[in-house]
Amino acid sequence: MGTERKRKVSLFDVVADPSVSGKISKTNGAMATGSSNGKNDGSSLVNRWNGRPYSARYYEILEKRKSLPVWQQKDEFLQTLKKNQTLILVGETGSGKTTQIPQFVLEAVDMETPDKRKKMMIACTQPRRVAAMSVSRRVAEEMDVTIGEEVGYSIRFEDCSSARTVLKYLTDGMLLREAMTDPLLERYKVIILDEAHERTLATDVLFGLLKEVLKNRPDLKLVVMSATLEAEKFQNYFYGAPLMKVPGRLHPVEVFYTSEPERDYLEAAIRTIVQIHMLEPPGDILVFLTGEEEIEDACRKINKEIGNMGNQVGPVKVVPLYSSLPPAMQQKIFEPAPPPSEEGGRPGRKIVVATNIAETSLTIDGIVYVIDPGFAKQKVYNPRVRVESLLVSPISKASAHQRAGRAGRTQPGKCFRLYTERSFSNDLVNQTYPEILRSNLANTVLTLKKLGIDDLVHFDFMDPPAPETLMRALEVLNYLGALDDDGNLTKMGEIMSEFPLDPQMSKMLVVSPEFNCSNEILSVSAMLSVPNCFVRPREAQKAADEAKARFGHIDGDHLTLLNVYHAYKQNSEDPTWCYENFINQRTMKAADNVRQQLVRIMARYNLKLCSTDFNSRDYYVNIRKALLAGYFMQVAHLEKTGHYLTVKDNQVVHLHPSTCLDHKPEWVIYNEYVLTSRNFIRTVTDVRGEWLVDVAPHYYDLENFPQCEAKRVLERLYKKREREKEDSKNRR
DNA sequence: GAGCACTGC
Repeated sequence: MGTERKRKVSLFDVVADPSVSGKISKTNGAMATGSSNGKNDGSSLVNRWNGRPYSARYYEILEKRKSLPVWQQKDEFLQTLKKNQTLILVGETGSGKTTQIPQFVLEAVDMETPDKRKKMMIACTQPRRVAAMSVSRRVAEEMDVTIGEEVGYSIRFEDCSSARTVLKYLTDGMLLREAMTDPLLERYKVIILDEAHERTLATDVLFGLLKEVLKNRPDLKLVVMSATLEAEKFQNYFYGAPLMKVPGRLHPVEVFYTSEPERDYLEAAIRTIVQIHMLEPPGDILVFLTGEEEIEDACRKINKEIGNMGNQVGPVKVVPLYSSLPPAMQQKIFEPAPPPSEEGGRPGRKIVVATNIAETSLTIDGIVYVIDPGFAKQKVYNPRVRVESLLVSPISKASAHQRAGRAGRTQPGKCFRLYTERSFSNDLVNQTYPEILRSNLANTVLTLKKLGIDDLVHFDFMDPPAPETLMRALEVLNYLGALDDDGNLTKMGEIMSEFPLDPQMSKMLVVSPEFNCSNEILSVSAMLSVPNCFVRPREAQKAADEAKARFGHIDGDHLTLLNVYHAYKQNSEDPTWCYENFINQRTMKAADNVRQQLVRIMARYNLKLCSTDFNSRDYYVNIRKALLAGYFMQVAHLEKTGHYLTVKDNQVVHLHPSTCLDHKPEWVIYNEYVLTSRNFIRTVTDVRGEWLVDVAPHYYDLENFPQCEAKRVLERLYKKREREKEDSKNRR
């Protein structure tokens, strides 16, 4: 029996709630009158941002704000900021740093800049769009101003800010985009990088970039905000910048480990759920698993097991949670636990079975028990074969800590780790490897080049990527013509960097007018940029497969996606049509959105929008050639043995079972390489060998080609080409 | 004959 074997070991580090709030209310009283900033704390009746009198709600919220832990250190923070260019602030969940610190900064900047004509904006970055949006809304409310006016946000597809905006929340990726046109970020006086511990690719690039910018702009200030782990690392990186710690506000969480390793974490998780449900007091359960299929499977098993127990236990509501779930289904996590099945019966319980999405992106109040098997799907990159793939791997200590914290948001909780304490300390790494060390950097390198960073080897990364990864990225960009042989950005590279896409796709778009099919390539690119549009419900798999087959194009999956997009538009984007054809309408809307953005970028660079006549034999041929113009490095050749080998890398790959191809073409281009039960290539289209040597002769240069079957075929193709040239010469 | 961890431009 699991729980009996589990051993209680330690208390989660917590701040006892009552003592903190007690201290805070006292300090605040003194601050409001005693501090030099006191007059800004609400004693004035007029809102200086819009000249209107404060609403009653403003004062109401102000009282609550003042009880947040950060308010206790407001003066300390402002003084440290005044004396330093860079400041690190660490604070756990519940400290109020994300909403309050930017307001403190704004107040300080406003006082130091009496000349109101001078622009002084503050940026606060977030790794996720929803956070940027919801936090800015909250702060606008706290400041008693209209969202989009003095306080705004900026995310892809939506800029909710104006000329009046002084405080802007934006995604880290968005700030990076802004830097491409405004390299010194001159519109900002203070930049706050929030959730820096998450180490997203964009945040890591911003780190290095801002370090440079700060040298050139002594008037600019930087605040790095992070959860506690690794704070010293940040401090060292930013030349020993002062570090401030703010307590969080979480209830204590008791952590339990198993006494022996678990062989099957899914089985162990279900066993633990059943035990909690039988033995523990009321409170909802959150279980972390790795993916959609596993979660759906687990939900069925949990319902079955608990169903079998009949009336001896209370009713349960089992709720799956993962990102591809429609928003309406995701909302179910906020529904209350079911009532007892009969009056006076045992209380009900909600059981949320979630991916990592519940670790950072979504918080569910009312969770008292967390079950952590210790695994997550994580991206890994192998530069040798240029393959990014998802692997189920052990989480980090920081992740385990974050997961446990999910149990203590509303009351004291318990976290059951389905691994041993020894395994926790010996096997788990402290911190998840930053994304920059796990990614293909072709796009990042292109961005850095556009930002004017020429010497990548000496660029000050907090964690420098492997030289091989950088070399690979440079090589790819050189083949695409984005960088010249000296590594300098070309005109082509400059245009490519404007597209929010991978370099291969950008290249394909930029040259698509030359193949007279930019309209179609835009549609294909949009479809490739969104999640899979085909819906395949468990109860209607056959019907869904038949529906998909109706969109199938004999030459491959890229053209099938084009068929879907055209059919969607021809049917006026009708939701019923989508439903009947097993097409995800949300995905199609997203694709349309992406397409519009891409069209705007094409227009900005005078790239012609054009199509080959649909009745022409060349309609699809031109599209396939254009695909090749971007993806010539992702080609596989069918060997005599009957399996595919990727060109140059010579990896054995298989057509993904989802392909619409009913035959095996000699040459195929693929969009993605997925590593699961086998090496698959997914989204595959038939291309002709002759096109390879026409479209990408520099890559299919035989001088620089490993000995293989594909090379011998190419040799014959080159010879054939030469003979044809001779013949036509002789005829003339 | 398999499957989209999670973000972001």
